[in-house]
Amino acid sequence: MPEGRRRAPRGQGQALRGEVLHAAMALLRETGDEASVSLRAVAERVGVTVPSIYLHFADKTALMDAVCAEVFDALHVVMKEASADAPDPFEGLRRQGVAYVRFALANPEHYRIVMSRTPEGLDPAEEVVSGAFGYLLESVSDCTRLGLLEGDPVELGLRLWASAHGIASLLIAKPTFPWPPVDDVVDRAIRSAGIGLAAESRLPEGLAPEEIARRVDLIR
Amino acid sequence: MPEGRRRAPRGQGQALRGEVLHAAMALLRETGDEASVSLRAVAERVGVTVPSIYLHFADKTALMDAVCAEVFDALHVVMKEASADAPDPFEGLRRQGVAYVRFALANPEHYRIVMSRTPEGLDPAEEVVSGAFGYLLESVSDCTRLGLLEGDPVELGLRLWASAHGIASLLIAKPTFPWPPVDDVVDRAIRSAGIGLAAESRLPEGLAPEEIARRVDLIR
DNA sequence: TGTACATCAGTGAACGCGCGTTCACTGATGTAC
DNA sequence: TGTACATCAGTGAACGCGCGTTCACTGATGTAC
Repeated sequence: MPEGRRRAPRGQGQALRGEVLHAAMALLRETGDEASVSLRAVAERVGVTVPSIYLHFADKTALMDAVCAEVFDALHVVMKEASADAPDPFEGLRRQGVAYVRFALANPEHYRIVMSRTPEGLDPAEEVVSGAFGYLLESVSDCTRLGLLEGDPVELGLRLWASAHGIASLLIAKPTFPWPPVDDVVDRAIRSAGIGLAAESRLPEGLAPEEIARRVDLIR
Repeated sequence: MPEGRRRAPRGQGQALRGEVLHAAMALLRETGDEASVSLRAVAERVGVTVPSIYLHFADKTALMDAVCAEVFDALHVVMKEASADAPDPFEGLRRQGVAYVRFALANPEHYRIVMSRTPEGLDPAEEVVSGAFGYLLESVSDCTRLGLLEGDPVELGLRLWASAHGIASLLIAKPTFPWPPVDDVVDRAIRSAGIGLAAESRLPEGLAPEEIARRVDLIR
């Protein structure tokens, strides 16, 4: 059935693994629908028969888990690159947030499945520390160390994550809504989330007006 | 096959419609998985054969659309009740946000399908004005009228919606994360979103320190 | 009052489909002698 | 240098399953005469 495809030479069987993985991701991107990613569709796209997939993935779940891992890695990289040159960690957080949302909008179905499945065997505490969220947490910790934010970094981080996730997933789910230009929406939403956290941290009750004014300038 | 069920008397065929609808919703609640809601499962739960469902719904999509409409209505009611006694519209918004997130957490799969499908035939502009989001918009407009918030109500409303959605859907999707107590998380996230918007509205550049202090007191 | 009939809520059996998974196999290629 | 053999990437056919949907039907009940 498969045509035009050369069988891999001896030690190179692993090459197919990558092709299968990327075919699954391409299908997600093109169809925008997890249901369209069947083993048959993946095999056809690679130019191989269905059982070949089982040479590299135990079952369909294993394949989708691998897709998720790939997506998480890509997200991590994007966030790192976005904030690498930030002048301070607060600005770094903002850039990470914007990068996060842009990534989600550019890869909506990848993002959706990553958020909707709980991959087996990855213990949640580990998930917190590792990858993209772990990276975000570092920046949050830097902010608390510098007094730019106040509170438990994990808590602050989860709230920032929720803000970015909220705007990303709403934009994806309701694209027909009367949104202003997407870049503006994203930028303002992330900025507003940061201001919310910072305002809470910096504007406790009973502050002298001059001190409030000083801190407000810091927020802006 | 179905047993113990009385056939409806002459004019009462419509009763089955409601039973089918609520069986579908109960299955969503109990299984927490849209895929478990097959026409067979629904029919079995009602105590009726599968083709009976077609007496009241054109096809499966029509049934799921009806489920979504039901969920939207329930959400609308919950938000209305939550904010009915609010002392001012800003506090009303906060209460609506908390009610929204609680509703989502109490009905996670219902919430998920409502957010993930775009029901046919409902034009987006109409969706904006009607139901739960329309109700939220009224409160936002009240806030802008009173000078509590500044900006386009639809834009402000969408951002508040994104905040509530973000925290709700992240709590649902990642329940194994090291969240603080849920009520606190929800309360703080909503409050922080409100503060973010209010701070942006109220703290433009170049304000006198005393005026800043006055407005900060308003936010808190 | 009795009976033929129309109505209509619901049935039962069957359909074709795409799915994940399995299993015995093929055949090219590198290796040992 | 030539040949038998082991390896292993990939094949082909088949499996059982649950799904949405269809269609001819049944049989209780209200109505017309």
